[in-house]
Amino acid sequence: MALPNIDVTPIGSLRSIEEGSRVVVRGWVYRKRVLKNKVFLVIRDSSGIVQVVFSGGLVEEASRLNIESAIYVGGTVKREERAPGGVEIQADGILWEFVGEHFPINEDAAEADSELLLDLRHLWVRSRKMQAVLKIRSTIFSAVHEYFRSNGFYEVQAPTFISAAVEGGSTLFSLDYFGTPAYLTQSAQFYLEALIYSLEKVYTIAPSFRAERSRTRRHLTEFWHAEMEMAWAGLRDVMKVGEGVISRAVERVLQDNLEELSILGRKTEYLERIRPPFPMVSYDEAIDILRNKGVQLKWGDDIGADEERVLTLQFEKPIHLHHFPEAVKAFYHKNDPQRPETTLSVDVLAPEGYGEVIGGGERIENYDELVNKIRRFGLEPGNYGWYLDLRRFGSVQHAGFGLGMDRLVMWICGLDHVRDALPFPRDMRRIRP
RNA sequence: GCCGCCGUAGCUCAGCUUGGUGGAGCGAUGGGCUGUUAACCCAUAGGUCCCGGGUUCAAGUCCCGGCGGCGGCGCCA
Repeated sequence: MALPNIDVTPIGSLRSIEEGSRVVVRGWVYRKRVLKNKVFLVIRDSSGIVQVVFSGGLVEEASRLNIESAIYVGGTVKREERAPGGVEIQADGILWEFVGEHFPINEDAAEADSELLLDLRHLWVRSRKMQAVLKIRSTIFSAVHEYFRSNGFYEVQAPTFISAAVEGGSTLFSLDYFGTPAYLTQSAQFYLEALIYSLEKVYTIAPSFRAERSRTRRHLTEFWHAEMEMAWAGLRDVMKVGEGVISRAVERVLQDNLEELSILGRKTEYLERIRPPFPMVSYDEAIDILRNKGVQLKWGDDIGADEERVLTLQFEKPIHLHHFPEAVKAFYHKNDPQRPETTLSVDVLAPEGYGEVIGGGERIENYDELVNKIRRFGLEPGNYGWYLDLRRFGSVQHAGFGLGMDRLVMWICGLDHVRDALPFPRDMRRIRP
């Protein structure tokens, strides 16, 4: 049946509409309460929810509408203390309807954070919780683009099919590319390094793929990666852009999504203090802090998830953890000339135990230094042909980072698991829906 | 790769320690209810207790094996 050709009022704007006005709203049945002579349907659209009261001759038709049925309904706006949100609609007619089958997700399942919600993700995205996360995610993506573009970065695109690894080779998804082996990209970094010699400051937001058999709340096999690279730049510049982009995202969410944060139960005071500058903590200092907290660590050990948690709980803001030892960072990180056993590297760790959201630093711009380090890491320089080539033609000091967009959303929303930060997560054991 | 945990109604789970005729809430169906807020009240239907083997007079419960799932670590964003 064709949709009614009529103006509709977004539910979210009803609060500002004069009492007594006649409106038509459309949406899906979110709650249903049937009494003898009245039916209360709470209708949901993308902008909010409103209670619609059906009485008299409309009771029978309204009571046939199951949860998640779709409806156009006309009625009169009324201020009503007893209604959720303080406004309701006294229905005078159902203009259009689609009576759905019984919706398979009930309150029990929704409370439980169950596997069912992942199996039925195509339906669960309708929930108020997912709706709130997706709105905040949209704000965050917008803010990240906005930050880069307003700071002189060009947006670029790198290929998804690639022929070689950025780092090792074990975490690549392989595929058959017309008879030759190929892989899905795990980072656009090398391509961005090439592009800085054209555009100087570049960024991209794109999926990266990691075939890691990870079973943690922070890992996906397909994740949205915001990466940037800058010519003529060093470690301090990476930190500045990192804290800038994160702060902008938080600021925009606080500006645009207070209602969504409240739906998620996310307290804003954790977010309100997120402003530059972020504390800088060197690897050496981190080891000291952790030892004072009773964590047994020796210099050179990597700082794992448990250590990150202890460390970040000491701070209210994200921290720049910098100068990691050579062995715990990938080969392309530049060693600090002042202290060659360390690298000009930085991770940004989100507070409240959330941990790493950014990894980056200064890259090696010298050809021989890069070849030597590739060999020192037991890798084959021949596999890095065009990447090494970049060091032969006007090579300059440069630096960049990768930001896990899904992790950023997870932290800002206060979620328990990164897979709830995007609509259709991919992990080791899940490729549908 | 390593370490834990779980599998019982459509869904979420209790029952297992100490073996003795399968339970609750939600959902569904039917009925009731003068304004509900995850409405409420009454009733009804709904089961291969993951699979296979073993112990036992008797196994959802104990033992062995298998399958499936979950969480954490490592790895990273």
